[in-house]
Amino acid sequence: MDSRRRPVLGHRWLPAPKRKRLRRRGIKPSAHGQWKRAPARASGGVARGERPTGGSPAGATLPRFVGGDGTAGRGERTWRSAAPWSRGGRFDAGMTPMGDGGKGDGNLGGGDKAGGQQSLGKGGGKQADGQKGGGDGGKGGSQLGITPRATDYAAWYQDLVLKGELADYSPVRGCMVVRPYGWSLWERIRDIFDRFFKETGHQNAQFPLFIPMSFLAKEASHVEGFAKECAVVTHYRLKAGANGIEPDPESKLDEPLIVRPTSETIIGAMYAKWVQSWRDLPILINQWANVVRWEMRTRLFLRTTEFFWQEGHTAHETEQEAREETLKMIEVYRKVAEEYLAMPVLVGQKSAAERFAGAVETWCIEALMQDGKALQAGTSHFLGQNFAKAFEIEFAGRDGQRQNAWTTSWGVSTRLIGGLVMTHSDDKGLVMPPRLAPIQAVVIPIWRKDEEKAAVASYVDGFVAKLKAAGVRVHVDDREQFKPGYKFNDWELRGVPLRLEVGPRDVAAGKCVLARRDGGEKQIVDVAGLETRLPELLEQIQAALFAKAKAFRDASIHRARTYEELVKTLEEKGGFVLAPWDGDAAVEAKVKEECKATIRCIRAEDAGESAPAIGTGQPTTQWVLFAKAY
RNA sequence: CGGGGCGUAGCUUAGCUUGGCUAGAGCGCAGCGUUCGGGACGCUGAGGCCGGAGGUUCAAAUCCUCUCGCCCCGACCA
Repeated sequence: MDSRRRPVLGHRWLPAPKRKRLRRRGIKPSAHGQWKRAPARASGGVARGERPTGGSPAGATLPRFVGGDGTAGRGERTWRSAAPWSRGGRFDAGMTPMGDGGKGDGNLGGGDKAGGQQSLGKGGGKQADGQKGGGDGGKGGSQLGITPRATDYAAWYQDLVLKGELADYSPVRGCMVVRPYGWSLWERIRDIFDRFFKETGHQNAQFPLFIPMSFLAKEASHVEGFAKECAVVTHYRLKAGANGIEPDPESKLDEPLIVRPTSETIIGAMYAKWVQSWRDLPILINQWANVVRWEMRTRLFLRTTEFFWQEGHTAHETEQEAREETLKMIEVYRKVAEEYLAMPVLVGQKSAAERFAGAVETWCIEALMQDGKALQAGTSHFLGQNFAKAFEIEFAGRDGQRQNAWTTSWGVSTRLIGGLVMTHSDDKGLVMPPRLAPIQAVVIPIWRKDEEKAAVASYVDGFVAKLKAAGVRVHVDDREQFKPGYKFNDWELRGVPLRLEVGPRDVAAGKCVLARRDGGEKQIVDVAGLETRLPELLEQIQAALFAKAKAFRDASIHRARTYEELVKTLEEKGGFVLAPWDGDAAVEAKVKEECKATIRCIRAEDAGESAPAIGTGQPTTQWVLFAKAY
């Protein structure tokens, strides 16, 4: 096929590995470019690769058919349960090149940033590689292939998500694949919220993925907000065309559909149909769904083109009721964020500029990441009658008058997972708060001999059953291809809160080694009573994580009295900066332009002391929180 | 969309400036053996024709043109 381009060197048709293999067996290309066996040299000279050792003798003749039965021998798994998440490729590279490369010149992250998706590993190694073959034997310290936070926070985050197997990039630009471990985390978050939603009277339902394009236009500011990032469906059929397959022009839709970026419009249209009387209200519906917003720049979990979320949509008879709903749900968000994700948040309102497109008021929970940037972790909108008017959600009131309903909407997304990662994790990997951790405790059995293995196994079985009965999510890592040390690091990377190391010595003593992921301290404890001890310890860890994050957050709230001070503080210290602001949008815009910081949240409790507002100098009692944000 | 950078094995990459020996390596993967309390080791093996298409040339991973994709920086956002 290729031959026209390589008419001469016939042997080059073979793939390189194949050539290499043949070469090893002493077969070389002849002058005519054909492969043939080299004449055995001297006396029965054994060509390389034909070594008559164990395994397969005649290497050249029956190459790689061995092992056909190789699987049989290892079928005998005894107390086995597959890891709850099949992990495909182990985490790979990264750990390698850094190991020796970094040593050569003691550099650290001197590497170019360019790598992006695989930025790590590029770091050291490279330039000094003249000595390739040599290597330096030594294991490059404790490099786990995770970029340290101090070196490059964004790369660190990416390493954790990828190597912790929470998510992976997909072939679709900007869209991620949430892997089983990441999804199990989301399922836990989802279930917790879902329970609270139901407790507050909401029901789940499901609305279409597609929305008629015209719907979007019905609410003026809503279009403005979303028009720029909508995926549009224009055809419903493909056909073979000049350049392969293409949309069939005959199948063009009369009215294009958009893929929902959010569902206010289509839900509004349905509510209009369902609401006739005040007796039909309130309508309290939530949907768990995926939405699409065509983002320019994406980051795993934090901003992807498609993301997974929950959107609650309610319609009420009165303004007050709708306002109460808005606040009730932001409180649910606060509660779950703080009590389950152990992620402290500030609760407040958005400025007009930051408000949801179409909302009258937007309330938010705002978290702070370890790098000093804020993260909007959830929003609840009081939509007034904007959508009710646009979609004619009308009803006959108690007084017989026809009127518009008052609506709200509120949502949290898989972005919370990004927040979770950036709130607690460290240079060794993820750190999961126990209430959320898919696995709360992992057991690492240790043995040398088969008798030990059996003894350890039954010992472990004994207490693991009790732990499970006590409601602890425990997993036994009995993989035989990895040594204990490897497993320690592996589970630390995954953020499992507790690790139990159990070896022959422990079996004899009725003990085990208990290690905490946060802090990392180890202690030897009695196995008896673990089922009461672990749940307590898990709660302590939960509390400790929250306390630590909160202390950091609180220490990261600064004050500024003037515009200059605000800018300086944002640049030098990061975090939240509280400053007097009188509502002037121009000043807000100026801050945004100058230092990429926005008003994250306006809290009633920050109001107080009267001061000249930044920018305008007008006296104001309103103090607002600025920050750079994700 | 504007500005930069990068595409060589599953991953990280060497080679490209100055075309030519068989495209090297580390990790990972498979088999066997020894190991197993903080990422073990040995041996053997599998796996690339260099993002794609043209062109120049006796000869292209390497030079030229086009193209596709990805990453970074900016404008937008949960």
